[in-house]
Amino acid sequence: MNEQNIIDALAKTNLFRHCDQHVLKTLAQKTSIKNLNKGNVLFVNKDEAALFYVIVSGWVKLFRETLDGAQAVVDILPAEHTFGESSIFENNQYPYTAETAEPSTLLAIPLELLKNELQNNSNMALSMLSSMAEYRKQQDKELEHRTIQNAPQRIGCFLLRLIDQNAKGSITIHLPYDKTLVAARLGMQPETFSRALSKLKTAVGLDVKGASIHIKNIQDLSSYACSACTSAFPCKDLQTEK
Amino acid sequence: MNEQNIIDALAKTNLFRHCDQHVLKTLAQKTSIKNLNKGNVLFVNKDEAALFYVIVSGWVKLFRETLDGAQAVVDILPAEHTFGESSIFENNQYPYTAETAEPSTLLAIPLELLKNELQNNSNMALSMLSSMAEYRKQQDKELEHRTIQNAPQRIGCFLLRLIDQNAKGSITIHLPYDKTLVAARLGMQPETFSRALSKLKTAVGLDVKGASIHIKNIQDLSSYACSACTSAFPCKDLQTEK
DNA sequence: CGAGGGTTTGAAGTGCATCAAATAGTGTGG
DNA sequence: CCACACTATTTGATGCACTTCAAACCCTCG
Repeated sequence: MNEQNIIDALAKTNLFRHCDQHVLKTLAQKTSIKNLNKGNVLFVNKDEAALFYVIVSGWVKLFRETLDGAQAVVDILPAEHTFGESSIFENNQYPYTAETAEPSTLLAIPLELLKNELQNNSNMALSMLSSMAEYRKQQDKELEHRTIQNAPQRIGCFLLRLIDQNAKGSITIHLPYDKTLVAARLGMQPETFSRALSKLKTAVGLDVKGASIHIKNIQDLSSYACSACTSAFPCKDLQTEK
Repeated sequence: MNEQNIIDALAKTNLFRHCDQHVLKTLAQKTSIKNLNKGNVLFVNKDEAALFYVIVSGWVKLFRETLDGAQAVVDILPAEHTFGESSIFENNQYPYTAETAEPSTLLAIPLELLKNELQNNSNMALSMLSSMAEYRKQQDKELEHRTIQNAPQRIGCFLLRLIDQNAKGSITIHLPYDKTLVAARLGMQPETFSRALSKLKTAVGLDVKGASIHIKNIQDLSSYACSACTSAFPCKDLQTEK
């Protein structure tokens, strides 16, 4: 990856979408590139924060743990997302642990640079504001889903969010990471995930072969899953992939 | 309430804490004051947004509903909090319905003013950013709690957040709104709340008389509730009241 | 005093978690 | 290319937590 690649990668994120080239260039010069395997811990909850990250490819799991080992998955982020930048507003402590969930390429950028940019460039603050607002909306929906949707519906909703919004009829998708991890992401046990997926399978017509899932009829799936939601498919603002 | 009262009320919010007096004055001049009873709907989810609100006193419930009437309570906010301002970043649509949960005094302010201020005053953007970051952290914890804590623990955690952080030993508190509403806020049924509260009562020693609850030993309560949480009492960042 | 909402209690059902074990799938070294 | 080791996933059996439906109780307020 050369400097231009980095700049391009930055420009794809919500955070830097509207930034001038020269700002991106400044950032890119201090950026380091990480090619990582699955299961690599980037930082730990409550660590002193010095860097934030941009996901170029792969998936990163954000989570926290209790003393007795229970784990709460905060989110699992795909390419073009950033994480760790919010620690600017959290006394420079990371608010979660971050670990690669799949082999991933990341960019690591000093938080100081972002801080400076926020101070000196009012557009940067607006960008961050809008990117944070969008993220917040998603998390907000997440909480709603935990409240009103049952396990099969949450899985259905998750599948729909993997689909291109314009898709119609039938389509085949691939789970982007382990089923165990999808389960955690949706706040359920692996066993529950497995059973809930078979329930969904018979309810709306799916063919499941390992990580690949063929949806026979998107409409059926969405009317099953979205009936217990306050917004309906295609719920544009909640796409996992942009 | 005169103009100075309004300015003082604005200055207590996270959003405007760091604003100059003259900015607050401009806002105050376009602000209207609402004294409302319980159960008053301020706006409905997906309405076109024109105003945002500041809570001077009382409590406001934010929620969304599905087609079949299921309700997801997003939050219940106390004095000194603002709501509706995020619709700036949501295509000018309110992302939830807002309704007073108790008799309340509110300030209504045109979103346009805030937008302008965001454009012209880079400190405003930073303020909003930091206030949004804090709110996001709280919602994030909320999701964690739904995942790891059971019903009695969630209630315990809720009680602890009503307490002054410096309190030690024993203390009496009053539920700020209906038990039914507390239940909804914590994502459980009223019946579950009632039963979970009695379980908590015997487990950590509470005296419950209607809405007033005497906690015999804060330490016992926090070790009961916070054992299933990734942060421990006093979890400074999660106080309901500031 | 009576009406109506808030709250509690009881009984029964459902969904998810847990524990245990079998099965499938993957990568390794021989 | 196969056997082994290890992990991911599924399946079964059981228990617990929370929900649901129903009814009683309580409290407040007109």
